[in-house]
Amino acid sequence: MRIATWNVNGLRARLDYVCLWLEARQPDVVGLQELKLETDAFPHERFAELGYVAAVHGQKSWNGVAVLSREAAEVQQAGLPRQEAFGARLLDVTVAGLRFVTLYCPNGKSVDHDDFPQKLAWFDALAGWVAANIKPDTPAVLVGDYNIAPAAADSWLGAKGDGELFHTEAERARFEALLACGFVDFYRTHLPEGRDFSWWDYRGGAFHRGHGLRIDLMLGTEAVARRVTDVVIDRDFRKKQDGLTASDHAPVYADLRDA
DNA sequence: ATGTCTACTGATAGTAGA
Repeated sequence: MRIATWNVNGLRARLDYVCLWLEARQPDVVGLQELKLETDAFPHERFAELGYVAAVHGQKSWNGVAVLSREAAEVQQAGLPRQEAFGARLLDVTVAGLRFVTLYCPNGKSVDHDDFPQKLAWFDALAGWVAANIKPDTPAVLVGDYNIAPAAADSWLGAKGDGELFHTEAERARFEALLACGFVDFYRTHLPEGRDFSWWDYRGGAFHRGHGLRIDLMLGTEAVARRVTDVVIDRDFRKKQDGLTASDHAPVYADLRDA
């Protein structure tokens, strides 16, 4: 079984591109982020043609998350409780024998912006919610755009990035707190020395210069982690395809052997 | 260190957000 996460940066603008990727990689369950459309505007028909059904938590203009799957998922929770004002950023479903949570974590804008402490508070709320709702001895994954580079190796800046947005001790402490709820980072566990990134700014030729971050992550409990046979950051799908513009994030997927 | 992309607007170019 192949599970994936992808911040698509606007599903209306990305629909043809997303379909190209689904046909190429044939994932079974996909967490999508940054739909930038309302729940009612989700293009279910187009995904149905490819054999997918979707659970959707959208909103106008910004944010928005969804889960695509082969068999219908059962929604457990849409929206992080008490953090709804920060946008549609969490969708929790059960599907394919997994608790599958897709997350679009706040960006924070800059370390001195009002959004930054709110970002930290959002992560505190997330860790509290995970601890209360997901038992660490069950098969569960938390996938999405975390907007945190967990360690120096996850940034093109390396340790020189320490203290910048995505690289602060405060953000990394929140990430560690999430792991402490009973999760591991599939990519880092599978590739301890890996230096792949998942996001590159559209500006300044960042992709071609290698100026990226690994902020799109798949976390899972041990019950899932021990099934992981491969983890891929699908860098080719950060490039233009058939003249179609890519998201600024690459898709990330993991292959699991049968339970 | 900023050369892009997306979505919105009493829209039809300009702004905000990432």
